[in-house]
Amino acid sequence: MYLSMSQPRRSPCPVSCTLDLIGDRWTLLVIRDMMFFGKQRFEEFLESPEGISTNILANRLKLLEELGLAEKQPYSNHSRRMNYQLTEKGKSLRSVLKVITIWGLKHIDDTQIATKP
Amino acid sequence: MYLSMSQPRRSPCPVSCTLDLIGDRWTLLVIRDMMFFGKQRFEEFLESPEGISTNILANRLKLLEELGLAEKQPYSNHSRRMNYQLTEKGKSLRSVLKVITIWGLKHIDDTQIATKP
DNA sequence: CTTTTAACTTGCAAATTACAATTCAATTTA
DNA sequence: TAAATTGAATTGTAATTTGCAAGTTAAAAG
Repeated sequence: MYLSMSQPRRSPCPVSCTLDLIGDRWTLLVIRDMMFFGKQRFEEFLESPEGISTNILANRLKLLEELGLAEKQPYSNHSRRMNYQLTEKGKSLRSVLKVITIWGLKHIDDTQIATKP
Repeated sequence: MYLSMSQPRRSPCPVSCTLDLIGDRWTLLVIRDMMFFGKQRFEEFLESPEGISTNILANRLKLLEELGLAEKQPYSNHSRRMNYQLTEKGKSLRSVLKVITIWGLKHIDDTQIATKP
């Protein structure tokens, strides 16, 4: 996948470099779920209405870790259950998500911010 | 391609809907070239350092038209030469590009805004 | 009238995605 | 404590998308 640090960047442009990290259909949705809905577990991300599949979710969570945007910790000792949380760097994407949200609400019909279930 | 109005949206979320339109590696770069570098012609977009290929560029320009974000006009009468320009809706993405630029400059090493050649 | 240019289009291999099924250890239930 | 369930994946595979090279077509230039 291109969303990786091992790939050479396409150019030094901050836009293209940012798109190399989060320019796809799913990554920002996982970050949205963590940032706005407080989701932390694999199963919680799967519940989002967009219907991400398990292999894509596992891949994106791993990439977010590699990029230093999120980190996972075991829920408890010796547990296979994991908690995923945004790092400070991940949280810094709030401004990006906010602008995208505002743009979508204004320019795409019938969009709305989900209410927590 | 998912970046199309004919596909059903994944959810009413403004983030997911916006990503359905511009959530890929190339679309925002074409918009960047029009918005910040005043590029208008097919050949000009090809010159950008990221190296978009002709089929992807043709596809993205068509999609931008279909989405009402850009429009093309013949350079002169009966000319095959085309000028692509952002619509008002396309120009409204300036805020999104700006935030992404700022985020990239701050959080990704050795990024810089290109100087016009 | 021949060559060059601009904007595509086509073909095809490689990479990525979507979807379903399976795994496997830990936890919960009976 | 044996059986069932849960959480977090992994695997398989078909469909879609990408990347690259080559070809096309009409207008413009020489």
